[in-house]
Amino acid sequence: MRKAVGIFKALSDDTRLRLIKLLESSGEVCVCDIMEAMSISQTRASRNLNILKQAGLVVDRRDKHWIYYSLNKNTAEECCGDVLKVLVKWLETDEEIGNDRLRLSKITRREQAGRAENGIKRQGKK
Amino acid sequence: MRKAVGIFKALSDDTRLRLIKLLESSGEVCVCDIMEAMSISQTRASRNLNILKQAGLVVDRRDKHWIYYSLNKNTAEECCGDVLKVLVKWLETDEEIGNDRLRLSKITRREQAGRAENGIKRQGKK
DNA sequence: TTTAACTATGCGCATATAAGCATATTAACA
DNA sequence: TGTTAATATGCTTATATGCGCATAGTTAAA
Repeated sequence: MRKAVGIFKALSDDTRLRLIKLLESSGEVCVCDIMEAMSISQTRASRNLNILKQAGLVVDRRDKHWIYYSLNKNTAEECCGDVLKVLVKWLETDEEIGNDRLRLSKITRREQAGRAENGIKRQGKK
Repeated sequence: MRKAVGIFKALSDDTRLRLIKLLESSGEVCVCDIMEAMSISQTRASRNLNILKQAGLVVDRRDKHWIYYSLNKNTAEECCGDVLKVLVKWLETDEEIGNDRLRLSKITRREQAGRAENGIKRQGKK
């Protein structure tokens, strides 16, 4: 029961539902792209991602400077899979979440085109 | 999304998960029997049942003195049904919840046998 | 080795939540 | 009509949560 409560707590916040849905639709995303796509602060992104991680809903992986987060697809965590399915279904048509995804895709395209040329200060991922 | 957050908030408390599971396994139950089965205060039972009701997860019905609560089986509320299924599956083997159910069945049997004869002060349901 | 980019975290504040006590409300019965 | 049982609710206190600011840790590049 304690675990069930923990998972529901993790999901009872709209920032975190947006995070889940963004990861569900876009696969692996690093924190800085998440911040930009969702227009949230670095603290807010990092803290909420960590809460989802503690609940077992997402996993992270470091690659150089970046920490990439993604949904936990580990089927051993059966209960997480169950609730994620429900959640994804509920949020299929949510407008705000659609906007997050759209912004993320723009960021991704820009990164592929190369950051330096666009005058973006932070490092490109090469 | 707001609704999804509300449902998860409603479920992110162990008292309320116990309530849900008790109602799921035992059908309609009045507040006083819930209090006794779960050994919780009247305030705590009433407040948490109301939170579940606001989220659309349970419904209530008055009969004389008593308010009977039960799970909301209204299939129009599709999302509630989805998450309740998940929850019930998770909590199938929870020990504390098993105890609640057991105590409730004892109470029910005693009520059927008649309260007055057993020296129980509160009214029997006849 | 210094610097810069990315991410995490300690601290503090504002707000939200849980639950007890006392009391209000509702329904039935004497 | 007054009383009692069942339930809901206003007020209060303790605890939890969300998040900003500042800073620390980590990695790579200069």
